[in-house]
Amino acid sequence: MGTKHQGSEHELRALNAYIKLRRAANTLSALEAASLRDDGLTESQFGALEALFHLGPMRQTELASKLLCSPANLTTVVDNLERDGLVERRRSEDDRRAVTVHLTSVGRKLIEELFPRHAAAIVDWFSILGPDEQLDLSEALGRLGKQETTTHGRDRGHGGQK
Amino acid sequence: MGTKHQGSEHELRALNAYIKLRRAANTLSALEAASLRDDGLTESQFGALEALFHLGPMRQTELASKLLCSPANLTTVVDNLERDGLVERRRSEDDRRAVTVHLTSVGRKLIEELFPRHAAAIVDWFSILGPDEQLDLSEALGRLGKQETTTHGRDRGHGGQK
DNA sequence: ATCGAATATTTTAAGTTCGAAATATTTTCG
DNA sequence: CGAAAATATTTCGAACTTAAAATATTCGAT
Repeated sequence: MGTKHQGSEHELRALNAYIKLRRAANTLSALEAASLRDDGLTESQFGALEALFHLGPMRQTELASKLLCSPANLTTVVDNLERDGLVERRRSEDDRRAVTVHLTSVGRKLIEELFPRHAAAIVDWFSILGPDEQLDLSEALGRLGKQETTTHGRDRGHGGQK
Repeated sequence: MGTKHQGSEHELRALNAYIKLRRAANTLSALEAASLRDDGLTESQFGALEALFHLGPMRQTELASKLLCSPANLTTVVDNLERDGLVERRRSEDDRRAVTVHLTSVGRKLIEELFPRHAAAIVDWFSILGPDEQLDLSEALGRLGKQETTTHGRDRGHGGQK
């Protein structure tokens, strides 16, 4: 370790924050996936149902962009939700290229039941941090997340997009 | 709790932090994946090469636990790395159930070249936060990430595990 | 010594994800 | 109008992921 300095203090600080960020996100994701598995949903499926529930019926393109996933991917997710009778595709009347995705009554009932449980789990998970810590965290993560994503970006982000 | 309160202040604070966390992690992941794609690697492959580079040859089980992925999954990742000539499997002499994964010289050269670029990108990405903000972030995320993961957990976490 | 439990890895089946190419349908504009 | 560009979705090929079952090997307790 003569002089090379594989990690300056400056560098280690960022790399450490990076790892913590990835691990926290993965832990959260694993917890969610496990909880949803019992209900027969994947994270993506839950995210789609939740968006439709809170924002109403929308086109696949629109839904894909809310969920930060590719349109190709959303086709699969909607395929599976439709197969399970939770959503319904309706050809758009004004633009027949497009398809609008609607919750079925079964789908609505399911997400109505699941969402509060999900929210409660998140609140619980974050309760290890105090209110001010949560705010500071949001602020910092918000600035980080806002940086340009040249590419597409993927996300299963749910939660109240107020 | 008072009455219905779909979103108490308390609840919104946590849900907001949750979304920010997911988005930040996804943005980061997308940036990385895009950069690695140009080099013909996936995030998982990069993570495996990096662990082998910094920690030396190891068993698949060990590697899987470093990368927080399932052993079954690691089989696939190593299959592909081996096919591309970046790693080599060697049957363990002391325990012939096990396999030790080694970097080939090609693999070593590749990760030697890629890692500094990757680290620099991370440092750059985090430079939107000041040193103290980075430390606070790490601290908070560390506490969050430490909470029990009953299930397996998945991660592509790379980055200098010093 | 040997039988059964534990461990390391692989296989299998199902599902998510992406990018790129293909299809269908507007929309634009010459 | 009609061809070209843009848009919405789907299809295709490849990689990753997991859980569960299958193999191979070692370890442990009788």
